[in-house]
Amino acid sequence: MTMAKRDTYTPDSLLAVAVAVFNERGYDGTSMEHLSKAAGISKSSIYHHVRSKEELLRRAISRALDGLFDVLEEPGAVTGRAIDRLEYVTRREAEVLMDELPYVTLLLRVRGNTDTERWAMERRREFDQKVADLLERAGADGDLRADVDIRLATRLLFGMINSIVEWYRPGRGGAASRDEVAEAVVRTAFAGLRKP
Amino acid sequence: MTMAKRDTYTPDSLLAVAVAVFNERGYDGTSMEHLSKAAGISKSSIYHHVRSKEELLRRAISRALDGLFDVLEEPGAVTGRAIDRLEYVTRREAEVLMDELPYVTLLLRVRGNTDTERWAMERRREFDQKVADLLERAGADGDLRADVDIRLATRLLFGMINSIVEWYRPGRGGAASRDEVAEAVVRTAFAGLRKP
DNA sequence: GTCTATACCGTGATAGAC
DNA sequence: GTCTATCACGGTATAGAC
Repeated sequence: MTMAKRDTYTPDSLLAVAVAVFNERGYDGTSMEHLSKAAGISKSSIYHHVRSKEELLRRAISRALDGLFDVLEEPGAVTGRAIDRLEYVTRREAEVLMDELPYVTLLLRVRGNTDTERWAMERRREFDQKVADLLERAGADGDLRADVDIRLATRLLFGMINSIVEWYRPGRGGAASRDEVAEAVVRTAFAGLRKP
Repeated sequence: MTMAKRDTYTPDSLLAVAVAVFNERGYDGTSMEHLSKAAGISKSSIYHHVRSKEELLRRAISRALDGLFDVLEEPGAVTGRAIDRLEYVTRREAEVLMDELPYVTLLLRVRGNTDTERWAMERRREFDQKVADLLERAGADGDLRADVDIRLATRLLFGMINSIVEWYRPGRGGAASRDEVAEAVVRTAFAGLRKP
């Protein structure tokens, strides 16, 4: 904390600082005073860049959601067998999560106390449903193991992907790289899903 | 909210109400006013049962940790091949998580803002380490797939188990039961871990 | 673009009557 | 065991000078 990030702030560079603090202390556990200390400017100066604390949350969450939804439009996600599209989406979602780590982390921790948070949860549900549909089709194609429960499998798959935010830290020497993590997720998940 | 849970409270019955609210709004997002409404008694009456808001958190977290650690002492966790002990622990942890759902949920969401929260995180790390050791031994025994990275696998395994708190709701008709969920977790995880 | 000063309200917690 | 009344503090946000 109390890092001097000199030069004047843009809304985006201030957002980056804010999101880091939100993730460390939790959104509700972060006061404007905390943000002011971390950004190296006064509380009231923050209000020159954003209208409210909640606006910071909204901007961060939007960025995360955009990244996740964009994957569903990529060629690998819209053509081919459902099971292959599912594997593509799984890998890409893991990658986006790591590329936009702080923003997605914040999104995943939202609880629903404000309108912004409820909107975020609603969009997340939409997203999850689209992936669940893919899994459903893979099942209809006969490409899933017989003993797989679709709803349960969807949840465990997301559980594995989303848990990455709890421990992945970019560029940490000795630990797994972005691509290794994505590969491990895909391999582990599809060992339990794909018909041998 | 605003449920009348008449009869006088014991510390434990009050805790149950508080934990439910903490999980819905987040600990920092919950005020004593929220708790008072949910419990149907005044703010000051709550202080007759507990010394502080943080004490409620500590009690809840302790209960969760006790449940999780106790599994590691059970016969199935201390005798046999490491890979089998790991499978036993995985299933039992999933079960304990579902049996003590609200308490474990709260534990998993702690961020580290207070002494209580940092203590909880420390104990969680201890716990994770013990399971990681089991995975390590299973690897040394040659019971894991060759392409499994131990550290990564540990994290994905916990990610899957812990994600249960995000969606499992006991006794919800039509959805998977406690035992079905535990079985699915074990099956899915070990398909990616155990040497075929 | 940043500051100091401040308005105003909700917070966790206590005092003391019943 | 529960209540009303109250405290001291920190919360978000604004006003207006530089």
